[in-house]
Amino acid sequence: MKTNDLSVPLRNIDVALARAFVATAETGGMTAAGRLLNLTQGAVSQQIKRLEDLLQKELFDREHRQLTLTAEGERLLLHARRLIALNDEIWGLMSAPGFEGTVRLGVPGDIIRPFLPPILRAFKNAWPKVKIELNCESSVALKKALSAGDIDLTLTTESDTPQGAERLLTEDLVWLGCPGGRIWHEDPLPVGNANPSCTFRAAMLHGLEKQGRDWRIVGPSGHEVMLAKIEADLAVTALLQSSVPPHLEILGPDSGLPALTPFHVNLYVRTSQTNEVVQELAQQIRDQVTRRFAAPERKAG
Amino acid sequence: MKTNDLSVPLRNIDVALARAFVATAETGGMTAAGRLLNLTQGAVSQQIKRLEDLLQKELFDREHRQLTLTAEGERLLLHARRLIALNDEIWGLMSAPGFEGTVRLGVPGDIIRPFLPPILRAFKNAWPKVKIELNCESSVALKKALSAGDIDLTLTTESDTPQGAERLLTEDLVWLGCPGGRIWHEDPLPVGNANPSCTFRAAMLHGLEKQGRDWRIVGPSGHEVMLAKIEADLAVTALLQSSVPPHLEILGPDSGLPALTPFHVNLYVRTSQTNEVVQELAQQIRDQVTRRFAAPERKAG
DNA sequence: GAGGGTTACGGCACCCGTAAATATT
DNA sequence: AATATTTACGGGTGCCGTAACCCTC
Repeated sequence: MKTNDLSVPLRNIDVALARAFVATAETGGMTAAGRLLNLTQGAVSQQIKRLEDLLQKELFDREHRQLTLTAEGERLLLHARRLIALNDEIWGLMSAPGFEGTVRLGVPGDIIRPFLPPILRAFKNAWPKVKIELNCESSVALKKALSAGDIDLTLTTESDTPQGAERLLTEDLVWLGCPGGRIWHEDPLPVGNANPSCTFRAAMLHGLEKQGRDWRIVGPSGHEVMLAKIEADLAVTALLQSSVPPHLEILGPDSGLPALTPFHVNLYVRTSQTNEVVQELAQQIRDQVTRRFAAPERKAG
Repeated sequence: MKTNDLSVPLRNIDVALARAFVATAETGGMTAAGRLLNLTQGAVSQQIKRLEDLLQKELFDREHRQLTLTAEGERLLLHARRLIALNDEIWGLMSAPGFEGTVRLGVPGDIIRPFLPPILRAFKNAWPKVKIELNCESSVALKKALSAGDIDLTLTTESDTPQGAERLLTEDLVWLGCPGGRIWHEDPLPVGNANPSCTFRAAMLHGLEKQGRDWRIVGPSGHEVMLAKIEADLAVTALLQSSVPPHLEILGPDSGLPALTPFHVNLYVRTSQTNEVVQELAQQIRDQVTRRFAAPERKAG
């Protein structure tokens, strides 16, 4: 049984075909393209034809004697170059010797989970000779460390995305409590807070004050300790939606707690003296964070 | 004559192979992968093998009965997904009906050349039904227009890259005169200036004042008029290196003119209500600007 | 022995080069 | 005539499914 053209009609663009196409478009002729690619001009002609009826689109206008790109052709040209570039980049990565060295990464403690473990695991497996130093502090401290040159790149949680930052994700800050707990009815509200410079602290207290609600700080303590206190119904706190541990509960508006402003997960990469390993890790963080938490779920063709 | 493996050994990654590989890695087995891809598990096995000796790297450890990614395999996995995603994105673009609508683009007059004409030409050809409105003002005015919602995206020339901007390019600001001219020895220096709010104006005057040199403004007038005055040896001015017209001359340090700070070409895209056409144009500007003026040439090793 | 991977085999389709046909200047 | 693309043909290779073989649990 041939499973040729099922519901999904094999939508794969052959990079060789893309090369022939780009070469033809750039040189303006198939003969010249063939010369570039070490192919007969007849072969190039066939490749273009194959590409055309793969996409079911005319790519060139063959009027007169001049090959002119059609609209679809121009459209493809603009993107085919990227495909080829990516192909070559991957090829380069795969044939180069593995990176070595050290990358110093900063992450605020409250978003290590669930973002980082899978990323770091994969990166570690992919580049076993690269040592990753993980610095875990508050967002402000991390930004200082970055500009001081103590780390190479860092994630932060901030209410904006300042100059030099790259926004990866925007998420709601949500109140967090113990399932079945009652502590959030207490007045003053016991607010667990890992760190005085925690970025979320200001947001929480600002919300509470605007509401006229009394509060008291529980802590400061480490992130894990704070989570334990919440689990024990000794306090509430706020976290990004996706970093809420499964055994804790998100407190909606009916809990009487004030709405909180959304926060951003930003990425900073050191601009000077940055090497390929740093760029590679940054790329992975970008990819994986957006893949896992932005994209709903991609059907696998 | 077969030109099989010449100096360039056909470094094309078959997207179908990449699909098989990713599916295998994600499902943890070739049987399950085959089920996803509508392939025999034998076929999947062959595809993995083909990919392995295409890259000349083992991708899986076949110990025990479990397939585990090798370092190279993990490395490939991280990037193969991007390749597939790009392939599918292109396929989507090519099979979708062409975009329609209007894009309002802002550009400071002094960098229209040589950046924009080829980009706009290509974009116009690729999406003939899209109307491009080109707004040509100073960088500050353009930023205002963007936040007022009067334009959808804009290029600027600035000495920094503020929040919300994306830096495409950094280039030296250079003094510009007429070949064989003598006007730059005149005191006070006649400085051609297209527009009082021109971003370069401050840089030029600041440089001159630091040097203690006297100056007078010639203009303001339109960009073309100013270039004509320079060509007539009536004034000098400063432009980004790559927008210097071929018939004018760059004045080096031996001209006695002060050094100037480098400038950035930044891109701003409206964040709200932005549609696919705007994103597509932004993507093209990014690609083409960096392609033509930044990347020297990538060694394909 | 059941489940999963590898390998051999047969057939079909793909894809190149050669070369003839076609078209444009 | 000359240059450039298309097309027909032949041969080699690629790649699938089938199925046998192998290994581990």
